[in-house]
Amino acid sequence: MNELPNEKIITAMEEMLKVASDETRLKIMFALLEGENKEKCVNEIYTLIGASQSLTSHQLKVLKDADLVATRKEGTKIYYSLKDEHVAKLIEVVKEHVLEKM
Amino acid sequence: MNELPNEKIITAMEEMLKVASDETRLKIMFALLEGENKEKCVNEIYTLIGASQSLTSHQLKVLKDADLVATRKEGTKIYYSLKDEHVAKLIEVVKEHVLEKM
DNA sequence: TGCAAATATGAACAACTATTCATATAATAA
DNA sequence: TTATTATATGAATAGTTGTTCATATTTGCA
Repeated sequence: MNELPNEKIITAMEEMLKVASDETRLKIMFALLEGENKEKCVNEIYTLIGASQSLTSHQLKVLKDADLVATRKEGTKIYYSLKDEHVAKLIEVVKEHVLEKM
Repeated sequence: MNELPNEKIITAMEEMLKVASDETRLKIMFALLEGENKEKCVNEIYTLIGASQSLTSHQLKVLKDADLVATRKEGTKIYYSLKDEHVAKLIEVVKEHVLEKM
C-alpha cells in the first residue's frame, strides 16, 4: 500500500486535466454537453461561446489531440462531440464542486 | 436552454482544474488519498512522492489557496488532508479515464 | 473553371508557471 | 540562550501556453 500510480498514469492525468483547464475549452465542452443531438459544427460552437473562429479551431484541435472530443465530417462542416461519458462526468464533478462553494 | 454557465462558474472551474493539472500536485493528492488516516505532514508527503521540501511546500500552498486541501497544526508539524469528497472524486474520474485508454 | 463558405494552420507575442536555490520563520528541546 | 527540526517564502529562470492576425486548405455550387 501507499504506492502512487506510475509516472505514465500521472502524466496522462496531468495532460487531461491541463487540457480541460482552460476557459475557452471549458465553454466548448459545455456547448457540446447541451442541446438535443449533442454535436455541433465549428460555426455553431464559436457563435454559442462567443469566441473567434480561429481561437475556437485552435482549441478544438487541442481537445481532439487529447481525445476529449470526436469529429464527424459532413460536406464542408465538421461536427464535434464529447468523446465519452468520462469527459461529461469530469465537467459535472468540477461544476458541482465550485457550485457548492458559492 | 443552450446556455453556458456564467463566467464566474467557468472561471472557478478553470481554476480548480488548473490547480489539479500538475504532476507534483497530483502526486500530493494521491499521497493524501492513501493510507489509513488520510492525513500526512509535509515531511511524509515529500518523502513519499520524491520531491524536494521546497517544491512540496510551494505546491501545498497552491492546493491550500485553491481550497483543495485542509490543514491541521500539531506542534511543529502541519498535517494536510484532502478538503472534501469532490476532490477525491475528481482524481478518480480522471484516473479511470486514462486507465481505459491504456 | 471560379467563387464562397467552413475550417485549419503558422508565426509572433505577452502572460503565466513549475522548479531550484537560498533564506526565513516557528516550535521544541537541551 | 543555542541548536535542531519542520515548514514557509522570495527571487530568479526556463519553459509553456492562450490569443490574435493573416493566410491556407477543403468542399460544394454556379
